Amino acid sequence: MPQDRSGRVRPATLKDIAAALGVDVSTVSKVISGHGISVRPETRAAILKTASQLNYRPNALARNLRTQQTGALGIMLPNLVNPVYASIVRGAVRRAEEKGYVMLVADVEDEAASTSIYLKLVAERRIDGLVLAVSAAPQLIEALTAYPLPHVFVNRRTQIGRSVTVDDFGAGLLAAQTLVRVGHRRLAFIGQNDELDTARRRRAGFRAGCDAAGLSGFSDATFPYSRSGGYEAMTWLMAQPAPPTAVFASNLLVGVGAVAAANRLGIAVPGQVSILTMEAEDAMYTSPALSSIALPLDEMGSRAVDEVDAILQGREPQDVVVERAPKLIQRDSLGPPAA
Amino acid sequence: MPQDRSGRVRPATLKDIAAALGVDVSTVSKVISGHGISVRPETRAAILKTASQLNYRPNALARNLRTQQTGALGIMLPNLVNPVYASIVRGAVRRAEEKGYVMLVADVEDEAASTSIYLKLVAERRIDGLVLAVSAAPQLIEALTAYPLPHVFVNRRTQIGRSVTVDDFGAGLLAAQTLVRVGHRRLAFIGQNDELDTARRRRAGFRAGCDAAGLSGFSDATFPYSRSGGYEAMTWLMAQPAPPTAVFASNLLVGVGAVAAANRLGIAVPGQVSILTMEAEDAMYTSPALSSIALPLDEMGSRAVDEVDAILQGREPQDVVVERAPKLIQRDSLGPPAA
DNA sequence: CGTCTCAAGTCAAACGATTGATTATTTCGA
DNA sequence: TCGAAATAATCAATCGTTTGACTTGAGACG
Repeated sequence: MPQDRSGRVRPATLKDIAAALGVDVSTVSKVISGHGISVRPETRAAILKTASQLNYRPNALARNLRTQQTGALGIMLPNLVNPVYASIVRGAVRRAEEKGYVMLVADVEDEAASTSIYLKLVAERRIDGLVLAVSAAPQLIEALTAYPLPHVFVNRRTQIGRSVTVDDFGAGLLAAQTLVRVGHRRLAFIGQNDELDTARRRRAGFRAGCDAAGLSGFSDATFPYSRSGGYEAMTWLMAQPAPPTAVFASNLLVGVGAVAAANRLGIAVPGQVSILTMEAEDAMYTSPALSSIALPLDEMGSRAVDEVDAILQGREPQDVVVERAPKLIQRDSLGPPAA
Repeated sequence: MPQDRSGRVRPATLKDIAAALGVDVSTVSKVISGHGISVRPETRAAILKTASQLNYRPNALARNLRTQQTGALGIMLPNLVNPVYASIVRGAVRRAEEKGYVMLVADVEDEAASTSIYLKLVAERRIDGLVLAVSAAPQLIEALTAYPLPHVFVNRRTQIGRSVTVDDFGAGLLAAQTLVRVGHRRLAFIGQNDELDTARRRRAGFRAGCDAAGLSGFSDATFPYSRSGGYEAMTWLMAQPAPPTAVFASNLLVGVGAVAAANRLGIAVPGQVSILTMEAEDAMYTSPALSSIALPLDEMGSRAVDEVDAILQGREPQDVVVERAPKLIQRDSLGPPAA
């Protein structure tokens, strides 16, 4: 094993292999990278053998400098502790690994931070491409334009032409269909306002489902995607003259707040009102455990990496909607309406 | 702004600055890095001005190759979706950012993967140091010894001399003290077996608290750290001849399972039995919301980065226990024993 | 006035891999 | 058997920064 001046072991370099065999480093390089020239089989074999004996791995630093690529991708997101983002990141990290990239994660405080971190990553040439799970702030868009880098947005369809999303419309549709199938006719939707594109699409899907079932409409409770938003929404809904018999809370936190409100109000779930929410692996922790619609979040992350990789290979960016359909996860909060 | 052959803007290099001023690149380098030589104030000023005009940022690739450092740290963990790890990673990522490092995240499938990913990162010289939030498998230890890299283990004290942990003993102690303070005398502990060092320390703390309060003992339910483990543990405990009036579930999942079991068995919480668990931001989602002991997980992550950084500065590795004490978060599952 | 020192730079060799251009050797057809 | 073409390899520049060694000129000192 090669050693440095002080006698410590040092990873092997092309030079070590070349020296061991008396050939030129460029020959070794060409054999190992597979590019370039023709080489006698026995020379090739000898090089590969020595390389594996010396446990050779290309020095990414040197290769990166020469090729002007890093073999690294980045992902930027607002909050790792939010299970939605954790799932996306996990999918992305795993896929990046499979493709031989390393993944650099930036958990950014706010929009200003997202721009400055972006600029730093680009200026220092740290990454070849980027997955953005943050909102498309004007500043950031400007930076992306001024200092372009292959990128896609994930879970946001505001940027045209380069976003990876899941079928939010389908999730809303499935929610309505599910509630109707179980026998409900007086439905409610809880979700944030339409400025949030995921909320907009879920609401549209829900509406389509209601229309298709011949319902005249549904109670639309527009509240922020937070636990307290859900709590207030549920309280408001159940105080209506003709309260719904089933509620679709189009976000996990909202669903959790809604159950809490029902429990507090002494309203039986699902006896008196059914609640359906979105999945995030934690929905099972409420009492009663929440039935929910699962979105393929990890796949959204891995598809985002696929897209960035494709762009790096020269393909044009495109909008992608992950094929895997939203899926109903039946737990305890959903049942038929009271007779 | 500098352009490349095809006319696209290209980030400025030292050469661009040097050319603009008619000085040598080495002078520019020395001014910008602050190392080395003496420079006339006006030369220095001119260089800095031009650098900022051209929006110069050192090319990390080139710098890394020359200095044999990457300015990158890594963190390896088993599962990002687990909120405990998400918190640790978040703390680590944020602190790394503050210190000017970029952070590379590897979410590894299993122990074999952890070793091979480690070897890859080291061989390719991708990172300067590493935070390990995975178990210290013998294979991995071997790799760490054969190809050393500054590193610390986090949340695991199996490796002597280089681990960052929180005060698990204190958490157990606080749990016992809290339950006793509220008036309980028949206590129970649910936790995984002592092979898991965090479980061992929490149990020891709990025992110390019971001893200090003059209790003759407590029911020790050894079950795996999972929702079903908690469910079974609670079921078993409440079937005892003299069931406890208060239970410390020393892990969030176990706590969630325990509440679910109590609800299923028709046992009132906290009326008939109090439940205290560990915090992970999700404890509030159960019904009743779980009172819990919060550990400074994000700080554990950021301290880990501090430690790796210190080792890189030449300081010897050391064991660190994060100073911030475990904290009681009072919600609804804890109350006085029934009269 | 000669030499020594210091300030203010420049020079040039790295770091390790890649790659187009070039050279040396072999093969082969006519 | 000669020259062309194919094969097998080497040469040398390059990526952008860092850094120890070296140069130049001016001022200080005895």
